[in-house]
Amino acid sequence: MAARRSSKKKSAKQSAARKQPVTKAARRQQILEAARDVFARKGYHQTTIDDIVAKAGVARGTFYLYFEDKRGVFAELIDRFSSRISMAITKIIIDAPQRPVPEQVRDNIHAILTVSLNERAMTKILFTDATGLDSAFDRKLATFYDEVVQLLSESLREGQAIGIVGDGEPRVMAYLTIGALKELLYQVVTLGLSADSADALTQQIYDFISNGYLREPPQVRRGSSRRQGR
Amino acid sequence: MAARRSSKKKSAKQSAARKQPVTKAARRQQILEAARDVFARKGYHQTTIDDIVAKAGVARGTFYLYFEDKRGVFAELIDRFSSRISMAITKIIIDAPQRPVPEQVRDNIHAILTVSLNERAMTKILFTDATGLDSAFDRKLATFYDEVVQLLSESLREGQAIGIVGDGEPRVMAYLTIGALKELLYQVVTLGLSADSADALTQQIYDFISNGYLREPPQVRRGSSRRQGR
DNA sequence: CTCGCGACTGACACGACCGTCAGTCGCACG
DNA sequence: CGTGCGACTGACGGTCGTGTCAGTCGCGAG
Repeated sequence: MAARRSSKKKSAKQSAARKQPVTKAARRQQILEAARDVFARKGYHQTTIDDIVAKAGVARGTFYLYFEDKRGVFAELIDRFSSRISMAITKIIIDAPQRPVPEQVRDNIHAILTVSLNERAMTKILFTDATGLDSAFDRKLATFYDEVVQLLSESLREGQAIGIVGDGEPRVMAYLTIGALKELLYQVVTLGLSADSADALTQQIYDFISNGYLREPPQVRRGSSRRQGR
Repeated sequence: MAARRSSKKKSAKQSAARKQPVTKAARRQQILEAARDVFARKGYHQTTIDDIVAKAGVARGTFYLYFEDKRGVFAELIDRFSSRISMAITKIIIDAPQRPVPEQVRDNIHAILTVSLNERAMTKILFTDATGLDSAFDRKLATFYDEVVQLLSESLREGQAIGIVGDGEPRVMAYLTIGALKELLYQVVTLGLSADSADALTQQIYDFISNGYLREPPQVRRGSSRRQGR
């Protein structure tokens, strides 16, 4: 299927574009996309090289022309995706010139949500299969993850210093926040919500980290535990 | 599977303790524990039956006397653990006779944390390997997970009705909450925090879902966005 | 003592998947 | 033309883990 047969137009001299049927980059991309789709459907471990090449419509040997092995494609997929996520995040500037912090926070949430919704397959793969493959790979992933945690922790610490972030261990808060976000992303992608629910979800996530949701019961006097606001 | 071979009560005399070396139940337990430890160390997919039997100190064939296959042990481990978690959760009673809701919430958080800290290996396994094995297994796990989500969603909805839970889609709030908790459990177990940090962590999680952490900047007039409390 | 039985063993046959490599194909260049 | 080259192919040998099953062992009953 999808056999890229036949000759295309060959540009006389251009060596770069001489091979028309598909350039190396295009073939690579083709395999990458096939792999992504199969991974998303069957999961990493259920997937064999044969599955991938069948989906891509190339021969087994061709796969090995472009990638080391199954781990190789997988790693590249995760790399690309995680860098798209990284790209979507912008560091919070405390002394806001024009942009109030809440808006920056909301923008970040919205951006991440958007990337995930545009790359549902990858989002699912990242949360379902990316962990527990190989200790080397795990470590690499943990590094990326730690960077995000680190970044958020720093921001929280700074926020605490100027009083716009409540008390608590920043690192713990970072875990809680990221965990909440991860879970929501996964569910949204899995349940197949439409991409335009991003705005409403952004608001809801923002409200959550902003105010939580548990309220003191109205009739009970609120003196019992003195922890509150600040 | 689950060969409920005769034996059982039938013994005229004292058959139960006749086989001294190990009873059937004990051997089963022995294999389960070996499997748990190996899974936690190498991950489910890296683990072979040989690894498990080596750790348990029995022969390959013996394993198959007690379990269907690797999936079988794994499923049983997850079953036991998830039911311990379920057991730890108690439904929130709104019209508190004596126990205020916040206390019930805290108790639940604390109980779950305690189970996880007492079963680090299982906690790690659950979050690292339990997903993406097999579509049948995935569905079973999703069912358990959905029950928890369902329970929490209901409680949140009830809470909203009497004004102790803020606005928002209960299901989304449930995902955010559970995600936050999951992530923290995983990190706590992985990083190897001591079990006596449970109290402090409980408080921090409670504060998070209770108040969030983002505060309006002090100097800025708080009227800019009218969403607030409610 | 010997028989029977249940628990246990581990060598073996099997199948799945992997990575390779000798060979095909089409094209541009001399 | 024919030659060289780069892209591609797919059959093949090799590895690894699985599940089985014929056989051993210990012990209590007859």
